Amino acid sequence: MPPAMNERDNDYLGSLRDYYAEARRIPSYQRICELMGFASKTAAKKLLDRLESAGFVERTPDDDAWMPTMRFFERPLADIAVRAGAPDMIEGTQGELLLIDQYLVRQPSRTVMVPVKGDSMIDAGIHDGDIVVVERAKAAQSGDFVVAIVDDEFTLKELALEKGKFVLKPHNPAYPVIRPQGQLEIYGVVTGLVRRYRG
Amino acid sequence: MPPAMNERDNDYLGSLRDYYAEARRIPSYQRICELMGFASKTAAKKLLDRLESAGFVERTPDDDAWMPTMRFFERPLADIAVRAGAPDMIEGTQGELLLIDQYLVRQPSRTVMVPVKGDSMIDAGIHDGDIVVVERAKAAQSGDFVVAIVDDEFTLKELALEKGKFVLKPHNPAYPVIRPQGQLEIYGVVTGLVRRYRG
DNA sequence: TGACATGGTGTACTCGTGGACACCATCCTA
DNA sequence: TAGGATGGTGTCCACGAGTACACCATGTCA
Repeated sequence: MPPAMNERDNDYLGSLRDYYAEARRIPSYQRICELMGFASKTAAKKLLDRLESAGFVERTPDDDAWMPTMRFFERPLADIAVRAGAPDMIEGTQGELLLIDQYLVRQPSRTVMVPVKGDSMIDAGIHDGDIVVVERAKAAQSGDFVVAIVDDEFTLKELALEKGKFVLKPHNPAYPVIRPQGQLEIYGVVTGLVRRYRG
Repeated sequence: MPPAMNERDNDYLGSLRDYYAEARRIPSYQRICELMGFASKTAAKKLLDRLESAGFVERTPDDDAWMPTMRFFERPLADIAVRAGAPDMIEGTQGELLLIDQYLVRQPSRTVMVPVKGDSMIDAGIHDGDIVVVERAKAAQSGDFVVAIVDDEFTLKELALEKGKFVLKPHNPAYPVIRPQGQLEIYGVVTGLVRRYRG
């Protein structure tokens, strides 16, 4: 992932970001020519090839088109770029309003957001009022955080193995381990979490 | 914007969302045929026309392609209160919806995402590797979590008052309170948090 | 100064894509 | 039970997209 990028390509990248913010796609070679002032589509292709090896774009899984990578949206903030240790930031501007969603949700059709009630997972940094991202029908492994259905209620716990049997382990010493009778009904696996501060 | 959508189109929409999560684009008519099992591209076009009038997709400004709308990214929000034996009702069209980015980001142009380094805020449920949502130029109050710049480095702490002066309080007994000399430089206020589990 | 890497031009070819049109099956309702 | 709205099929067409290739200008470095 060499960030080896010259000034010119950086400007091109900026134009691509602007276009993406409006159209949510990498423009066609022809559109790129218009945007950048190229006279030949080959220049556009070579540009994308360069951006690909720099890690800003990649081909879709079916190799049908270009798509942006996470890096496409990252940028250090200009006025502090000089400072040492400035981390890469993801600046959320208009068209990139979907970044968090894309970061968290892998299988939209199987994904449900579940609000967290109670503090039984407080030691795992999951608070009352947080919202967890749950992927249904995903094979749960020991160690995963899962949403299970116990006594007709949703409950969020860690799935753990105890003497060869699955149990639900809270992350709060005040709560007991749940040892289900018979079959344990898993609603889904927690794949992410969001929290909002200050109304 | 009539959400008037039948069950079938809802499934199609789900497939489109899954495809989009992988390829970051609306598939071509031909790909849609493969995904949905259509035999004719016209069916794909008509499907997108329907989804357009339902408000899930639209044309790009240059009319070159389809792009998803905000609605495309609404995720189902489980109603925890509904405990009784029908958790599958979430699958139904009805139920609450959540736009993750909209939930976390209120001022897109002033908001950046900053990855968390270290565990100085572990007792506040903010872990190494989490991503905090930071709103710049927001008036910070005592008690807010803030990203400050100390010794040319970014640091995430709670803003607190101590003897009438602002200090930066970690949420980890192993770290000391930071008492800045002179002016304290606040980069922004933490308004949200994002975490991902298990690659 | 000479050789090579790099970024851009121009041309030509092919296939995928979107779009139009006629037609068909099914469902719902009057 | 007739009729229309709806969702899907099959076919044809034109254009644009991506790609390959030969070539050129510029900058850089031994």
